[in-house]
Amino acid sequence: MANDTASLMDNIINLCKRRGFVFPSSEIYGGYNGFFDYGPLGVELKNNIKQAWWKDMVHRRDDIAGLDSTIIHHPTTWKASGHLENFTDPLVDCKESKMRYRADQLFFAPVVVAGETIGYVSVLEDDTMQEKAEQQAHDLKRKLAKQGELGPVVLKDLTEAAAEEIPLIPSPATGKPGSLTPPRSFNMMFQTYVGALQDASSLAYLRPETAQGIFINFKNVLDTGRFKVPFGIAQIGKAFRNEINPRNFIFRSREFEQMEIEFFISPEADWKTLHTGWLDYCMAWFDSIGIPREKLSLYDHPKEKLSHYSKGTTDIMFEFPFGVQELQGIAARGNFDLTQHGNTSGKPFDYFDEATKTKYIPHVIEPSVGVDRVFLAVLTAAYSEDEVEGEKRTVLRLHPRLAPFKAAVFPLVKNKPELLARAEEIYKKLKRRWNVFFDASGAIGRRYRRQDEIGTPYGITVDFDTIEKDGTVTLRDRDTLEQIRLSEDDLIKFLEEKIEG
RNA sequence: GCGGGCGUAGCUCAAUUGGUAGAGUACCACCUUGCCAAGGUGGAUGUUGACGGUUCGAGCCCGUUCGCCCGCUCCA
Repeated sequence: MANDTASLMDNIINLCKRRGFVFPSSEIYGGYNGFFDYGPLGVELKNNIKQAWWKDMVHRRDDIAGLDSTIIHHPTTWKASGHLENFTDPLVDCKESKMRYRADQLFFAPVVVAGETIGYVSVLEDDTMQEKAEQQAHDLKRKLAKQGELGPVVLKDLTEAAAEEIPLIPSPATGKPGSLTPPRSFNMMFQTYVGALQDASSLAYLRPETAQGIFINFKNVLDTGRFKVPFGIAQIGKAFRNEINPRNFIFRSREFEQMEIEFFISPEADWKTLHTGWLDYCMAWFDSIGIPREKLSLYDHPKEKLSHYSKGTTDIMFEFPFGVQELQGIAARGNFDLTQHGNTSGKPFDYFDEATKTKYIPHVIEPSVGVDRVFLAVLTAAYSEDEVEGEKRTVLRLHPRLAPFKAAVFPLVKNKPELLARAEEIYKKLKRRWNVFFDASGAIGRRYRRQDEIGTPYGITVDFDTIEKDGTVTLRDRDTLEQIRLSEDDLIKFLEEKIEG
């Protein structure tokens, strides 16, 4: 049984590979770190997740419209959004302790005594770093037995250090200078060139989030759709981040897919209540596709760690096999993005509110979720092993809405032409509406088990009663193993209710 | 990017001091099979992750590289 977390994750990765859900990308060339391909069953599951989301977020609501923007936007988009400046992490390594620091969180100062620089001190960013640095400066002065007045300790972060200063700055880990590397920049946006010339003027970026495509189309959607605030724009699409260290299978990859909504509200609106409303709505949605509430939790980002644009962010966390991690972020973004794009483009995004006769730039609530993370969460929640008549059984308890195959049709045995013909007939009929599977080879029990492992919720078996007596078939439930007999009409009604209801 | 571990058939793993790869399972075909991985017969499958070196000879030793896992770091 998969009782320890490592083997549960291994089992899921293994099943994904073996049954064609997820492959390492470019596997014949040795794989490519941070990229994954979705196989025949994976693409079905992934599409079903996206379709369920689209249906519940867009089609079943009156106040949300869809959008599909390009992956490459005008490069100025990223200047306005702040990503060009803020989506870069300058990092510094200590070669001795092997510790890694963010250069903008590691501060240093020269220690000046009587006008002469006698050495350097370094501290990690926190509330008391100035005091700590001054204490270190005093200690250094005493240690070197220098006479004279200690100059003011002026802290700067490592990104401002001159090249010749780096070897003199002590590592916070060892307290000794000489082991820090110069800050190296890890820009997380993938770059490319648009057009024939590869120079600075043609530099462009693959989007690191789908959100900006929504913001830059705000006015287009507003002008054509007769929408009134509050309303939202939803988008599903690929996003790219050059992660330093992709980890945990498809959880953090370099090419991934997002489902994002920007829900525009009045600046006067009670954003906290709306924010909470979205949290509840999204939690309920997860529950409806088979991600149980007991595996979900909330995490409020501490105020001081919020991104430049955010008034408040709450993550919906999921208990993955490798730990509790973010599944969805729900941010109150204020009107930072619309304001920025308005100012930068010179086309202000003022909205005239007929109800209050006021003009304003709307604020947003942004529920943003990764398709691949939902995919992994769904698999984690669905994966189970049990025992049937003494034999171990692997079963994916996927919600019928998400299951790659909705049902599998079997003739009880395959050497009776009448059984085979009738089963094929039912299969073809069902296939017009749903993705169903047909299998005639091997013992019936084995065929059930094969479908259990890929999450097919129903097995439909054509037996001798079907062709000789009343025309009913048996319908076998994946989770309970129970069988009922249904006429063909009742079968269709049953599937309709379970899959679409 | 650093440290540690690992890489052999689709999967799980063997292969003696270095002597040019094998099992189980899965898969395909046929036979058998009246409801939960039954049985029989036959079949296909590998540049041992890649490249280079040492050697008469490398899955095994050495180097490089790619990938995976764990820890650190990162994750607006």
